Amino acid sequence: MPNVVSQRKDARRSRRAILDAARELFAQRPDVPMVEIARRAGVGQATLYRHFPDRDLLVAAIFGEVVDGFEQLAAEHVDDPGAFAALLESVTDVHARHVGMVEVLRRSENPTPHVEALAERMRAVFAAPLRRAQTAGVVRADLTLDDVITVLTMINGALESPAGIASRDGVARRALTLLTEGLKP
Amino acid sequence: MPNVVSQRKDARRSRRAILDAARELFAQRPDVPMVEIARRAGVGQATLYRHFPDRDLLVAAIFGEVVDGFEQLAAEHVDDPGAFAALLESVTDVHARHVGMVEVLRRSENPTPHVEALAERMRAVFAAPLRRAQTAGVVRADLTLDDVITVLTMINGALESPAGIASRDGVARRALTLLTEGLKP
Amino acid sequence: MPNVVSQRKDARRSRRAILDAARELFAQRPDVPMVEIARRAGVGQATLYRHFPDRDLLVAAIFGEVVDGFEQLAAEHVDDPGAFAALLESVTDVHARHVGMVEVLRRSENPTPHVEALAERMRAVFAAPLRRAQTAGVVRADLTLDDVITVLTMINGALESPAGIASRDGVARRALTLLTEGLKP
Amino acid sequence: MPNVVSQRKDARRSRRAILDAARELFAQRPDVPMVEIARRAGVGQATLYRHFPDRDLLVAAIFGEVVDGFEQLAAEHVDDPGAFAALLESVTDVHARHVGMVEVLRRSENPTPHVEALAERMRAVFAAPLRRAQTAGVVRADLTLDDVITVLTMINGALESPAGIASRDGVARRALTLLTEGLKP
DNA sequence: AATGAATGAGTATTCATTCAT
DNA sequence: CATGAATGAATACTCATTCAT
Repeated sequence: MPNVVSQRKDARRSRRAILDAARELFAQRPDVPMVEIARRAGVGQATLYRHFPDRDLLVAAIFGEVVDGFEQLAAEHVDDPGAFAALLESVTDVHARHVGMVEVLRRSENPTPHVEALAERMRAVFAAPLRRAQTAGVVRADLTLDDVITVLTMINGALESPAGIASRDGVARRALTLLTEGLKP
Repeated sequence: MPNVVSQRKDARRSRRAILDAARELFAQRPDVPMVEIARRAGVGQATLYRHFPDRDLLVAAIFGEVVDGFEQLAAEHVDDPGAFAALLESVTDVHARHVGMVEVLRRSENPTPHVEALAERMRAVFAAPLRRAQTAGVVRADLTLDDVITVLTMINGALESPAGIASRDGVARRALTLLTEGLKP
Repeated sequence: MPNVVSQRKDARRSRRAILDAARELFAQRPDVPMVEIARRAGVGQATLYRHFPDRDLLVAAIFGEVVDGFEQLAAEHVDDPGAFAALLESVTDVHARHVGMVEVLRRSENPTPHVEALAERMRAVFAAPLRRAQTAGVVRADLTLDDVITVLTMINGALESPAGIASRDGVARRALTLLTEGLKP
Repeated sequence: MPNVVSQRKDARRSRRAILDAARELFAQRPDVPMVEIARRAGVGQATLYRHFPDRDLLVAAIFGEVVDGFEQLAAEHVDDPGAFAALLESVTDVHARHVGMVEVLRRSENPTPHVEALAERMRAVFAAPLRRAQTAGVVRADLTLDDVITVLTMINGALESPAGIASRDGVARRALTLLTEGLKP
């Protein structure tokens, strides 16, 4: 089981190829066979299993990278009252681009540990921006971090709506608008 | 394949038992094997398949019954400006009680035809109440029927959030509140 | 999971075919793939798994039948002072005919429960004959039932000796002779 | 492939570490993966394969060392009428300490060539002691060298009996006692 | 000469669906 | 007309062995 930072070039290349292949395939179908991921990544099955001993670990790694991105974005907007809104938009865009990825999490054998860890990281990402936005008075004062997680799942839910009604991206934007402004006039 | 209105009493009883068994099992695990549904319903596999020639039709039938309920509720509130809100609350409650049922839809082999038909019926359910609520000025004027479907998926998404953060029911209520009032102060 | 006494003719036929096929194949190679057993039995893989939900249960069933035979033999020789020797010879013959079958037991994932249950049944088979033989003075007085089990494993060990040195049957007979002459008081 | 007598110190150390690691692991589980042996020995897989190009050769080497020990013991007891009994006891003890090692032999892909070579060496080991013991009248006159091999496999068989009935060591001793008293003329 | 990453063939097991009883 | 037995295709995962570094 190679470390996250593997010494050898070829191992790093394999790891990257696997993560990319998996992300692309998961976006289309949450239950892609492992062998197909390996094929797409151009590696053997055993190589895939060497890097990610079971399916859940692969899924966790992919989502870990996504959360990495949000953490970076949050770090770049420290003390910006608009950071909260920016993060929300970013999450919406990322979800829209990787429709159904969250479904992958749900299908993992024993999802809760990974999911909770990721939710925890997301809470950490939103904590300061939320406080800042509330201080600036641009977000309702009673919004909790748990609410934020709920909001994220709602946006994701919107994206899992039946296809064809409208473009994914439009739906996502509209969902965010409705959420932000509310259903009342 | 017996009709929805079957002549024989035992056939009707089988159909009912199957639907109930499936609903209960689906609520716990979206991918229950057909044979387990049959066992729980107390019928043989072939009987199950006689009533519902494939898995998707069984799923569709279950959701059909749910939509039946909403149609009935809508019929009872004709011309009531509060019908829209009442429906929304009812949907939220039903989803909260059958967490994960929508997941079942997503997993069906070829979901879109059924899903679209159901979405169409739901649009029909909400059409008049939405218009009435907008006339009364209790719902934003630019809300479309497609938006309503999106709203429903958002509420459902909220319910598929990781367990343990709060009770399902609380989450659902909170999600509806946030949606109705908006994130802004 | 059909009962040992299945109602349906075809199920009984399948069960028998599977047991026979497995016994023959195990005798040659202890790690025959399940699919090969199914092929030889002329049934599908799932049928095999319906009858014997995992490999160990299949193995246990085969050995159960073997022990059935010994129980029957013991029942036929009640009160015969020669029953003990007869049983020993029978065991030797059966082992010689199914060389390597015991190896199959050892390879099962979690062998001890089954093995101990079978050993217990074998102890029960030998209990009365041993006492009777000791009373008649044809077997050393200090031989315990545990010793008998040990003796059986020794005979089996002799049969697992490298092939080619002598005919299986000769080896088995010789092993029993060496042992028997030592068993006399 | 380095010779048994390798020039380089580290190569000899690797070879020794591999043999020791393999012996210990085989004693617990006959089908240990090669990579685990390498890990335990503290060498890379390729190093293991450099020393022992395939699994069978590794197994053969381990047993070769065991037989080395017996040859040495035999050499130390030349012309001793008790050498035969001493060897038998030694074999019993060694087997008891390395329970299941013989199983490893049986599992090798193509066991017979190696096994026969080892059996041949064991026959050589026992040849003189057996003759000497027969001359001294402490062993039955009709016992052949093939019988001795059979006896060894019987003792080993006794040790592969289900655990828990009695301590391994006790079983081994008891088995030898039962056998020995039958071996006297 | 040593390392450990990559390979791909092999196996147990599950499930939707069909068919004999 | 109900039953439940049979089917076979599909998938996750392991391991001995080879090869790039």
